Amino acid sequence: MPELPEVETVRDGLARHVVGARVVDVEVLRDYSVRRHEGGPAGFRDELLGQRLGAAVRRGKFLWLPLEPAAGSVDGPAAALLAHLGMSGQLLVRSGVALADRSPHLRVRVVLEHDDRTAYGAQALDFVDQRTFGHLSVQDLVPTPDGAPGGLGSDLAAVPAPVAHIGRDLLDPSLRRDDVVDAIRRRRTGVKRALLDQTVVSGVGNIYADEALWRARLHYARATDTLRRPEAHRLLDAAAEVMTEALAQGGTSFDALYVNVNGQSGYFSRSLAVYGQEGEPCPRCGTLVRRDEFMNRSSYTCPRCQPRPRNGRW
DNA sequence: CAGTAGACCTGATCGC
DNA sequence: TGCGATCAGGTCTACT
Repeated sequence: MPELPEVETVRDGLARHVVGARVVDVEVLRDYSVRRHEGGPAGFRDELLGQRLGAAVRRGKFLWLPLEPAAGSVDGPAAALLAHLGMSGQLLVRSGVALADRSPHLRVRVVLEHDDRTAYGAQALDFVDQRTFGHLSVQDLVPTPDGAPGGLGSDLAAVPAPVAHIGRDLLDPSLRRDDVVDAIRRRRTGVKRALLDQTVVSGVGNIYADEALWRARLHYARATDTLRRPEAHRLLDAAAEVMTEALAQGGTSFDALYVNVNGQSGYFSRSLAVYGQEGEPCPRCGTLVRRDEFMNRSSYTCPRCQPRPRNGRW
């Protein structure tokens, strides 16, 4: 569910509210939500207890908090608390009376304490996830191949191991757009598939893929190996632009399922041109937006601005 | 190797 | 009211 702008909104909230805090308790209410942690729920808890959260970092839709071991503890390799929100995950920061709020879909609660207890008091980082496609785990950090920072929010040239295969995203200053253009044009598939492939470029999901394609006037089934360089650049520019605009509005949410760390929804859904707009007029030409089944999900296009390519193989 | 369908979950909504 | 089918913003794995 959450794509880059939504995850970045959450990262920013974590950077403001929980960075610097120390883990004093961990409650795993649903084992499946920590399935990616090697040592299971008990190991997950053990590895977090006493650790300090050092930063809030994001690459694409992956989010992590590097751990600073407590003074005097025996430290292994550098590690981080890794989160992926999947389709319905939320990270909510609760403190004071709100600590009593327990969502029915609360899967993991990480209880935190700040050094300056007079200012913060007890605090919890709640992982709430209806569909449970999201997950939390503690992961070793591995070096990035290019030596550049692993993601937005840190200058560490390292990423959690499960993020090593994820490409940089369009808000990453170290991303080289020319390389992404080449990678897209080298593939033999439809352009939307390439845009959604997180190893090519990360952070783009179904909403922003459709919005970017509409802005770039490209059909989702356009074969990548027929794309001209300027067309591919136009697409990446459009994707970066639409995600930046969405971020400025706190992200896209259709309901209370996607919220920031304070439980508030973003407003970008009002600005969507085609996604979810079947039967509504295209904001550019007035032609009615159509919905197609594609990759077992939906794709929305303006049939006039984005005509299906005649030689499209999909 | 690259590309693609299916699996993994829960809940809301719609038509009968 | 109940039941089944369908839909939802993602990613990993196991095929071809």
